[in-house]
Amino acid sequence: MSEETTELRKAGLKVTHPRLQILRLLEQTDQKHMTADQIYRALNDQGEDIGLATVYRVLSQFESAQLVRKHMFDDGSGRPAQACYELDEGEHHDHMVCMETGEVIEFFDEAIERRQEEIAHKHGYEIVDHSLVMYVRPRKSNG
Amino acid sequence: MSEETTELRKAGLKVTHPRLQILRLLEQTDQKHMTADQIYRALNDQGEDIGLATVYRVLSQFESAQLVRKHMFDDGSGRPAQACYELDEGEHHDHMVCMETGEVIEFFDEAIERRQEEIAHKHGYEIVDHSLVMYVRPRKSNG
DNA sequence: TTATCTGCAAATAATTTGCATTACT
DNA sequence: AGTAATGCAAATTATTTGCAGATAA
Repeated sequence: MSEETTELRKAGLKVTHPRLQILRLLEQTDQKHMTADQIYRALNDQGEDIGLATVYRVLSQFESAQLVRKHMFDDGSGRPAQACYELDEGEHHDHMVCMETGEVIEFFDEAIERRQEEIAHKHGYEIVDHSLVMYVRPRKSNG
Repeated sequence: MSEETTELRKAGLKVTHPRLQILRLLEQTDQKHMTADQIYRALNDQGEDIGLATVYRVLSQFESAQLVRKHMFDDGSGRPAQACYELDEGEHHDHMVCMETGEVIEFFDEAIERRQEEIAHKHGYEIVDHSLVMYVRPRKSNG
């Protein structure tokens, strides 16, 4: 029995073919962040016959089960916003999106995290979740 | 000639009734952040006959003209994401969204801003734009 | 005047849902 | 076997667009 099978069981999800394929794809792809449509195409390209609706349904179940994390990168460039998904590996991190290549870089900064807590606290709140996205471009070597 | 008229002229936009109304509403409302639909309703409720398509068109022109800023608060609660708009007063700030009341609190933190620059720099990038949203809930007094 | 703007209705795009069928356990 | 999951197509939602008529400069 595969490792993914166990993961699905632990999440309380019945082990079906589409769920296994989607989970495996997300684990194996070099592109950590994928949209529902990219996942749909990737699977169909490798011969799987899985519907787009199923991809959306499974991703949202995975999200509830904390197997996956959903992001809305609004690249500011006016394009229609599309959700993208990545495996939830437990440790939180923030994102940098390169506006030229579309590349997504992950980072984590203790100082920023702590500061956020302090700010929420000061205003009488506690943080439930947060999202920090920096839209960046490669830096000119001379500058 | 009203102040808003001047603002529109400066932005290179023809001064039309819908544009004036939308700009004034955003300046006068106590609710700094409004969705296109909220703006549409608010104006129609006060007797203006302005189409929703026009509201969208004007908002996107305002955004290009830097009169307005657009946000996608994905409150994590699974509701469909809707853009919301606020007047662009020049100085940048980040947001806290209360998950219980929907209230939007603005804040600015020099330390976080600086840290972001450093991180982007360290990775070989420069920041074009960024978005930090904290989803929060009122803090229990005892805790 | 005359190009630009507006309102309406129809078009898109991303995502969701209804339902008959299929697949886990 | 029996319930839950899937695929397809139709429905929704937010937003955009085409076009004929209205309007600002």
